[in-house]
Amino acid sequence: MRVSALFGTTRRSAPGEELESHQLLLRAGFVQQLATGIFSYLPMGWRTEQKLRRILREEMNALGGQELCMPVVQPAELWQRSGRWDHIDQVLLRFQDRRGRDMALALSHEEVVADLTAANVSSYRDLPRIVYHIQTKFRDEPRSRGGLLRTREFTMKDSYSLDRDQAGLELAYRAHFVAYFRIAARAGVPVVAVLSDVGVHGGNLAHEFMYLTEVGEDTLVFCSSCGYAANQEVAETGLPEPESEPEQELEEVETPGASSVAELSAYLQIDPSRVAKSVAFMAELERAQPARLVLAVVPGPSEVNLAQLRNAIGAVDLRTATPEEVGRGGGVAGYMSPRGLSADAAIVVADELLTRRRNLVAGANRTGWHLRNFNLNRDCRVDKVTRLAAAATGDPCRNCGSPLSVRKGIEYGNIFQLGTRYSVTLGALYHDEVGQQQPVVMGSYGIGLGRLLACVAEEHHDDRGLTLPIGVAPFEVALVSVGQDGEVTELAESTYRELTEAGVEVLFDDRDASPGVKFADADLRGIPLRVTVSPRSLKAHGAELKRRIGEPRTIPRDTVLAEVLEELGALRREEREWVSSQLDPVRALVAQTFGGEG
RNA sequence: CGGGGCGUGGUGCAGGGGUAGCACGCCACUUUUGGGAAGUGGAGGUCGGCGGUUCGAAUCCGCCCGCCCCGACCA
Repeated sequence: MRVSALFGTTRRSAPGEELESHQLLLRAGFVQQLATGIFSYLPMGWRTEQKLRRILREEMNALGGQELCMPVVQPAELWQRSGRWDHIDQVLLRFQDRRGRDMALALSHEEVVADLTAANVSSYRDLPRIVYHIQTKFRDEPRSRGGLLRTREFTMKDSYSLDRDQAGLELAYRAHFVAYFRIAARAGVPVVAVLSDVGVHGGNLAHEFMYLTEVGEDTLVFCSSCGYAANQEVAETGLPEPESEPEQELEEVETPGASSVAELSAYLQIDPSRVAKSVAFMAELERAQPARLVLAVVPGPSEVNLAQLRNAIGAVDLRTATPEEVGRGGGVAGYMSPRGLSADAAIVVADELLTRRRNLVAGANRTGWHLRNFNLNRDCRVDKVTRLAAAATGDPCRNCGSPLSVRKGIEYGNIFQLGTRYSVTLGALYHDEVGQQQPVVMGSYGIGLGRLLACVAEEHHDDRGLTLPIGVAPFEVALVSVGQDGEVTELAESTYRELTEAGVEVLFDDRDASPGVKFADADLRGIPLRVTVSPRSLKAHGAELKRRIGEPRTIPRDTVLAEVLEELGALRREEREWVSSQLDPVRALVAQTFGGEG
């Protein structure tokens, strides 16, 4: 490809408020935004995307996946049968066709897979199978952000395993678990696996694969001692032994102006962890039903784990309550507690940790007053006890008690043991050996391509631009000619021909532009190897070879092809070594996670 | 959905009641050619939309639309 013929320009600047790695993708002409959360891929970005797709196909085929393609536009009926038409609120984009028929844009493809399975699988002899496609999804996110990190339209590699039973599902799940490490590593992105929320799918097990970075929007909890790793949404911490001190008499104490945990603990000169903090939410327990007041009671310093709270009460929708709503339920914002609240007024969910503590401080539901010697089991009504406090740095690990650490990450992929939910509702059944009809056991596994590209850019850039791995860079070699000297042009042209004929992917900057411009563009685009032909290099009887990250050296003109091929080989070799270094620990991890041989 | 910010040539931005500006990019010519060259000349904008105030609106007011950031949310 000649730069003089390329569609898509580089830019000197991008909007300043965007994420830095995303600014580079914009400036390098990889992607361009059309609307909120909706992007075009320009030829540069599309080439990289194609390379990511190739990696995905190779790895999915390697575990026995069969590629197919399912539609993005789908009839509502399918979604009504699975129940998701009603259970998913605004994220599912709905519209009508010309006949007024309800339609939806696919936000994933479980329904269609189950529908296809119903029609194409009838016997245990037809199982197991793994199918996948790389296809557009649309999720009308309330808020896109971070460039490609969270978009509304995106491409996903989603695969689906079809098995006779749970044991088969576990094999497919394990295969994907390994493949997802391989795929990320081949794309040049280091990832970790964390336990994740199974959500309303109600499956048995789910993992997310995370690229650790401060700009990530997921919060993750790790134990460096035993290896426990979980999304904060599902992270559990160790519980202390119940306190044994006798329960003392409940008393009201005046605490003027102390409406926050910090103020309260300072005023009473107690540790914040001695406070039973009540946080008020409004929860819709069923779609389109009036929201109910929910009190989440957690230790003073803790945040409420919203996913746990949602799961605990089966909420369809959950939001923080306004002071008025708290008041209507009989509470007093800032001085709130479950004390004295009727079952009609509020649903009370308490952190299990607090049931093991004695003589805490809680709100008195009276402005300016709190309660001392508050004992959760004795002094109020509790509807549900669960682990509600979000795991925080230093909390004890549930497995080994060591202090946990908390980090941020980007979810690049997830894997899900679905079970039989979709096969039952959509009739994906098979006959077993004795002629009994059984529901197919399903798993689903997703990787977002745009997000993967964002992770690649985030991991591989410097102050001059992208520094892409050779496995995903849009071109392998940037060929730069300096000046318009006849001999320079001649050597550059012949080098371009020679490399291209040898199958090397070359981006030849043949423009009549100054060297600085050409170097800057090659750097910005992140092309891993650069060949420069210039009057200066000709004086040394050849061309200059330089890695994107590395020092230049001169090579004789009649060895350019050989030198380039060797350097490309070296780059590939180094990347393979890096990939295997990433995969080394995975075998042990698999054994630890699933048991048996890795 | 709440809070904040922004919308002005292709890109990034300034201007903030008197008729549109800078840098980069683009076109032409000349001189240049190892880290975003220089000169000369040029093209390019109904200032997001609609309505209002005013002698006069990019500028003030109202409504709407779009985009970004924080939060809620994120099957």
